Amino acid sequence: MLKEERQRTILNEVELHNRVLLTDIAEKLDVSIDTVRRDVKELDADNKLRKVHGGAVSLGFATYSPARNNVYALEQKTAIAQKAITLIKDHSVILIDGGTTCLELARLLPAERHITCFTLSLPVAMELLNKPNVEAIFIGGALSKDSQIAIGANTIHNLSQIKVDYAFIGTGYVDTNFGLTEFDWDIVQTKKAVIGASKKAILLCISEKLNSQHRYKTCDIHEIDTMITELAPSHQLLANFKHQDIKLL
Amino acid sequence: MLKEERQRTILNEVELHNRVLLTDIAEKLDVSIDTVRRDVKELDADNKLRKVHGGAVSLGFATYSPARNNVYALEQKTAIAQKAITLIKDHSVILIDGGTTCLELARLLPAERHITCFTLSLPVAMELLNKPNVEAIFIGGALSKDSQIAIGANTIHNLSQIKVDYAFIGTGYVDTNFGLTEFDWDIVQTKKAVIGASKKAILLCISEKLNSQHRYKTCDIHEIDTMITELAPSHQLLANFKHQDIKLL
DNA sequence: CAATATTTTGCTGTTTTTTGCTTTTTTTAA
DNA sequence: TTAAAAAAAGCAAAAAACAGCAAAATATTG
Repeated sequence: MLKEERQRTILNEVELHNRVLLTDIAEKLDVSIDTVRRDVKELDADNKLRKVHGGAVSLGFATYSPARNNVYALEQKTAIAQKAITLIKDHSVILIDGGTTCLELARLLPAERHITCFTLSLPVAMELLNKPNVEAIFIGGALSKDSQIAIGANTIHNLSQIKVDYAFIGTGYVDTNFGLTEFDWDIVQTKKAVIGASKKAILLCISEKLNSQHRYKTCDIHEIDTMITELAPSHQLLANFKHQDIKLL
Repeated sequence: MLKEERQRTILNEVELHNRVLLTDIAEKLDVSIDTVRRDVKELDADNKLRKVHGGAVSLGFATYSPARNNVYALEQKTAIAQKAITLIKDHSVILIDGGTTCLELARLLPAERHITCFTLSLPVAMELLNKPNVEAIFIGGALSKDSQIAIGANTIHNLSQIKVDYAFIGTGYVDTNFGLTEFDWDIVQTKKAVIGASKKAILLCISEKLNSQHRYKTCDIHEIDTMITELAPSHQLLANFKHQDIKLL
């Protein structure tokens, strides 16, 4: 049997069933497992499939890469995510909220970090699937079309059942006097539940949002343990927040 | 024997069987293997076939690339999804499983259809967000990295709380005797719960998977209400299933 | 037609590729 | 943590490819 034939068969099997075991293939094709392993390694190098321990999975299943061309203020959000990552210790249990800043955090999470991570954001969840050492759990519920997160009574109930070490949250608006506010009532209810489900809430927020407010209130500023912006904690713009009972990073 | 005649024979053999061994050709034409090798080398240079170690393969065979939209057997899956859509009525409550065929169903769901749709697949959920008239609800739980769906005890418990009109499910393997089987134990448990959470289970399955099996069993074939393949219900390959207590579409 | 040039073919020895096996290291699961 | 499974590394035998050569077949030319 030609090598090409074998590799074609393997590819076919992988596409068909999404995943295969090397041992199954070896038996089916009547070749040694080493040969199959080498074939799969080649196919992986050619990006025809993805090799995993003990077998192979199809690309459609293993990869998800949304084009993130038009993320507003990506540079700042990346900087914030980098700072946030320093707070995440191995074996901690965290919760990541929705929004582009939190998504950036999920994306930049080091592959070697071992954590348990809850989320109610679909894009964040997709991103977490790429992290080999993250145990990802989705908080189920009705899905909000524009914010791409789970909301509603069921979500809030599910959140009431857990208590994580840290919750990384975003906000639409933040102000020293008015606290965290949002445009949307449902989102506020959900964020309240997120804060309630965590020992400490860490706010990720680009400086442009500082000193702004909207109609529905999520929480007071002192309910936030740490606020992370792209600015140095000593920066002028953060002066107002210095006097609050809140850490800056 | 003329060189041209030989090369014509080689080409024929390759077209017919997609592959050919140099030794076989040499014996068949009663010439030395070097001659065959030189012939094949020439044909390769003329782009009539592709020379590989030990033989040759046809061009169509060699240029196979799964990168064509990354979905295996997309055409068949689209056909299946189209049929499945005819079963979905306005104001019904449905559940969509994971897998590429189910994802295709979600993708092709008409924008004007008003339904409530549960799912435990992240890609399906993402797709449903684009449907203005679909109320999407994600069944939460631990996320499986390979299959991109929620699995585990929490997921199964959440599923036990609902009863939808139709569940559209996929399967790794299906056989008239062994029923629906899977590669993965956790997936089987989840699929069982999905079937339990629906009044009727509708199986979406490309014909290539018919009469195949693996080690863990999801359910018997008669627990499926309707099976949809890309073939006409009268097709030869479905003869076995005709005698089962199952509708074909 | 004959002499010569060119192409084709098979053979030889050498190099490269492929494959299965063994041992060691790494990963995974209990 | 330990035990089992899988991956990696190295090795050797077998198969295939390659390069060069010479004989045979074919074509060319005067």
